[in-house]
Amino acid sequence: MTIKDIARESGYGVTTVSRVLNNQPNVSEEAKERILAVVNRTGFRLNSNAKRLKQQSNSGIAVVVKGTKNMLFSGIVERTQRLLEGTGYACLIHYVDESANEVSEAVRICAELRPQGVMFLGGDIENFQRHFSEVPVPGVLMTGSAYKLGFDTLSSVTVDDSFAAECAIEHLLSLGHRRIGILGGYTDDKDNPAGLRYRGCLRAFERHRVDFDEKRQMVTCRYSFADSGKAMERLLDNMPDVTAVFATSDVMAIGAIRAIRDRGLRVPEDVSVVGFDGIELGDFLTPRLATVRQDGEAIASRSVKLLLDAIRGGSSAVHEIVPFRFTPGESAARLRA
Amino acid sequence: MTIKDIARESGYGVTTVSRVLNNQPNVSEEAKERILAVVNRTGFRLNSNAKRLKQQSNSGIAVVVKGTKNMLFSGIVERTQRLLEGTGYACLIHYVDESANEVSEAVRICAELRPQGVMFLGGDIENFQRHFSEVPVPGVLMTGSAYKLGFDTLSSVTVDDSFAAECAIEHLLSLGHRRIGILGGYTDDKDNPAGLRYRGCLRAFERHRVDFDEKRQMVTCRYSFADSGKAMERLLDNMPDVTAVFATSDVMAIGAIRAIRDRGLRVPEDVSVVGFDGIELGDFLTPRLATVRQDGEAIASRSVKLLLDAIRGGSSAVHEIVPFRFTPGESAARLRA
DNA sequence: CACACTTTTGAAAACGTTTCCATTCCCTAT
DNA sequence: ATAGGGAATGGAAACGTTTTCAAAAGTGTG
Repeated sequence: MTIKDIARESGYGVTTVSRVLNNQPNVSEEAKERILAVVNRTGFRLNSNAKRLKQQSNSGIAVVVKGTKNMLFSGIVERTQRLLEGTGYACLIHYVDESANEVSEAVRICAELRPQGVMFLGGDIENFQRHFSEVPVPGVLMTGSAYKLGFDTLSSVTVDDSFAAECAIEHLLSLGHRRIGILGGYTDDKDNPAGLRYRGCLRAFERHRVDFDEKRQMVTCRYSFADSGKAMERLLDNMPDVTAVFATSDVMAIGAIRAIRDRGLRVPEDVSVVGFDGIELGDFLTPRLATVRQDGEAIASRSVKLLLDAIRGGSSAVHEIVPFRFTPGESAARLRA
Repeated sequence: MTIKDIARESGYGVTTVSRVLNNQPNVSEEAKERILAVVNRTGFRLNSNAKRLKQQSNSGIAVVVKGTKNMLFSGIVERTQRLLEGTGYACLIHYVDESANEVSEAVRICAELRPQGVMFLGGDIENFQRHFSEVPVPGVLMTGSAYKLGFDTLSSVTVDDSFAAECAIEHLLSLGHRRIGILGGYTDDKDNPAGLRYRGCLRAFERHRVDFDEKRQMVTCRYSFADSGKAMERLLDNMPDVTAVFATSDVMAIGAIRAIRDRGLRVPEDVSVVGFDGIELGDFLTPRLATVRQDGEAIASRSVKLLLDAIRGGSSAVHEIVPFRFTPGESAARLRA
């Protein structure tokens, strides 16, 4: 069942059928009607491979996601997919390993699928530095700034990670905490969210003239319950007098709370915990998680908008900051004398 | 940059180049070497659209997932993707709305993408009954049994939902609970996991001659923290003397625990809670969640195996049961006098 | 050296679209 | 009446592969 069959059945030529099926102008009402009748009757659908071959592109947008377990990301992926549904672009989701180089993967995906654009969820600035120039289509980095990279086809949408982290620390300081531990991502590259958040923390400490010993008070870990639990144990070993912890993601915060309790300490009575991300789950935990809420919906919708603009208009890269909101929660309480 | 360019550059014909690129026999070592040299130098990749057009198929497997927030599913999706990586089949992930008809979606996807097979995650038996005959390729239903449907191209892999639920209830009964509430999915179709689990519960009650009033003790809800919280509130209204709750998924259990605590009750001292699924998160909560642990990894690997067998061998449908393991946890405790 | 057989090779025909271009038709303004 | 112009239509050439088929080049064997 091909377009030729439809042409024959309807008494028109393939060109006209193609036009009808693609909503192109210069087709009479009658032709449209008769052709659509046949199409509906037979349930015919264009062969997308032939279509793409001819059009030299997969009219889709690749979404490269680092890790499947990130609950903030699941929401963003879902929202992105929903937003793309109306546009005629297909949403091609690719999960890559957390340790993988997502940009190289994107290069591979582009070579294979020829999407119109690429969205990155959870990217590492350094990988972009090295490989993004090989990505032949516009891209958007979500939850991370590509401002300093200066590629004119790579936009980005993110919260102000540094300031958001600063607010989280400010909150703990305002509650009287002075011995604060940090559970963070790898900060080798200072312009990654992890690095930015860490710098925000340092700024808050400096402003309030609170001593902070990186070696003792900062532990890095991966984005996982188990790994952050282990990291928290190290942190407790390093500073047994810790009274508050800032975990740079909610998932880490949850792992940390588990580890704190396994030491026989209470949250928040003995140790306060603040997370980052604002996943829905946080409000269902006991204690409810104090966290920095990112608006995943806004991140998704702005990113999609930026990418579509870039695809259609060929406009240059835009770097957007979306608002965050610090949400106090039961997990962070005033320091007790 | 096409295969013709490679042919010209290497001094061979397109046929030979095609053979080399597809690892086909009857190519001299020299040809292979010289052609690969050019390919590597230029970074050439076959145009997959042309390839698929010619081969009349997208050598990929569509994975249709109901809902993005299901943490058990995320693990299965990840595992499935990983397993597919080695096989040469692409993993085409499609999230559909929880209220959508996933089988109709699959029909649409097949028409458009022509995958070699379809995997369903979180399917509804009734949807299959009505539309699966239109799916032109083999399928596997994951976490649900298609045994009774009798399609010979639809396999399935699942735990024994009914028995697993029975075990969960048995556990609560053995702890002395008699006034047990159930938080479940919609059970209109009795052969869906939700229905099967419910029937398992009823069997346990009957065996132990424990009264059970469906109207009062059973509340249905969607797979979400918030909705299950609301459902739990209704359940508490219906039976203020409830001492234990079986939530037919961990996510529901988490929502339920929140609602119970918001009433000023404690878990497990006042109300015990048992979940279902065994998501990693459960062990990081306080109290640790008692749950029925499904082996997502096994479900993924068996499903992939079955589907690939069906694609390659054209073998008939297989319905597999994978083991589950009831995991006692702090959230379910002995009834206190 | 001729013969059959196997391996290696390439020309050309698909695959199902889109799109360029040419054609036909009908209307309007001269 | 006739030229000019727009709208509707279709023929045929792409798009970049795979695959069929036939030919050429080796490789033993009698």
